Amino acid sequence: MESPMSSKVIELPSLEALGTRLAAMDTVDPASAKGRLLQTAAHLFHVRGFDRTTVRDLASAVGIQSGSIFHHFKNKDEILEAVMHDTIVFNTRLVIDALRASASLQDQLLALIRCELESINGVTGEAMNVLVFEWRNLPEDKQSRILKLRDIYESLWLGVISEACREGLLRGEPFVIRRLLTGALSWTSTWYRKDGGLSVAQLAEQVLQMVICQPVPRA
Amino acid sequence: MESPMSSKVIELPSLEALGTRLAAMDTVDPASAKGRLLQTAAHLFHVRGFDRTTVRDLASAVGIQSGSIFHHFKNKDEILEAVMHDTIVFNTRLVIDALRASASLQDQLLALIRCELESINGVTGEAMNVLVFEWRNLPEDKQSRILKLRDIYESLWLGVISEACREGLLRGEPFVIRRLLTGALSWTSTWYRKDGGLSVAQLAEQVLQMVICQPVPRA
DNA sequence: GTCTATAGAAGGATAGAC
DNA sequence: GTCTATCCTTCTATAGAC
Repeated sequence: MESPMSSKVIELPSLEALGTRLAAMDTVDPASAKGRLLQTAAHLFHVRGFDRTTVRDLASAVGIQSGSIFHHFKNKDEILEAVMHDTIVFNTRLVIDALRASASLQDQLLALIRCELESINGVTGEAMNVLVFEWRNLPEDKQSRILKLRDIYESLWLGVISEACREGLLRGEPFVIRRLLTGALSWTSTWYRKDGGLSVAQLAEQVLQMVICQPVPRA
Repeated sequence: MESPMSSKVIELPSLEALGTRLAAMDTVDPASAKGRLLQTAAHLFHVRGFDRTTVRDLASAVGIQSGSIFHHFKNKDEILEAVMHDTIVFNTRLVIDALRASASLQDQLLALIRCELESINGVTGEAMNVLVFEWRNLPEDKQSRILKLRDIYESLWLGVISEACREGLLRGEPFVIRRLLTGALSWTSTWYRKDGGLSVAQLAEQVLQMVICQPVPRA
């Protein structure tokens, strides 16, 4: 039951260094023609799925002809890659900022949960869902590029969870806890609605309360 | 934060009546030509996705020609529907049996978690993953038929969770708890491996321990 | 940066023989 | 229950004009 990794101490990476690294990555300007194309693509890939969205669908949704798409992207796969890349960079930046602003370990944990819920159910929700649920449609060589970014994001989660386990705030194997949470949080896109009487912050609190051992009462 | 439904008492349906109802539903004989077709379809739909699996792929995987598929199914969608239908019926039967064999409320909760993990990671794993992750590829009229079966399955979960909330074993809104668990458990198919040193029963215990309030020590 | 026109490939489904 | 042959549609991607 005990993973061989559980004895190794996992450290939270330097937030300053990561912040600098993420700031240096470039993403498509959302106001440009290419940027509007990406937002529309994220929307269509989310509601219909990547396979069932044709370049004709995408073109007509932004008001151009299908051939014009290929001025911006070499092929359809590249559109998917760009959606995923820009989304993960954007949300990793948010997480780094939120962790920097958190005073305690429990606050960091809550910040991670809240950020992930926000990324999945907020303005980047459609793109995040594409990242999670259309993963297998990305060709392998393009997967590896995105995986490097995902590793950075995951290292933040694992750093905080591991420390929380050492402090007795969480119980169990950090990798297992993270994966259970990944599933629970990403699945919220299928049922959670912001106008349903439960705010993202409240939902985040409920998730935190469900998993921590000795909940510290909050103001 | 409080849902208007939380005041209504949700009861666990009669297991005897449901058992009889489920026994009456007919499913395809796995040993028949059609049954082998369904198993192969579940496999291919799982690894490649429904859209990227062609009827030619499926035909050659079972060793027949593509035209022969349409002797068994009117169209490709019907294959997907049959995979989903038979899987949910099969697993609902297992859950009913497991609940009947559980002595305490905590045992029932553990049984539900273990059954769902088993259905997702055991012999019906590929078909269950198709049910969860290829849902949107099922045409709407066919969705409603499967949804009726899913409602039965979900009523078992909600009955037990609601009672557990009343007893103080779980904390929070039953619908929210169920949905968080749905995500956490279905996501295990992306990372859990039976040969990784953690059995399904152990994983189920870890999930239970993570969510219950006053864990009762177990033999 | 967008248009028109179209090449070229692949997929779902049918018909009738065996 | 499976085969062969094939129709028809849909889709990605290219080429070259504006």
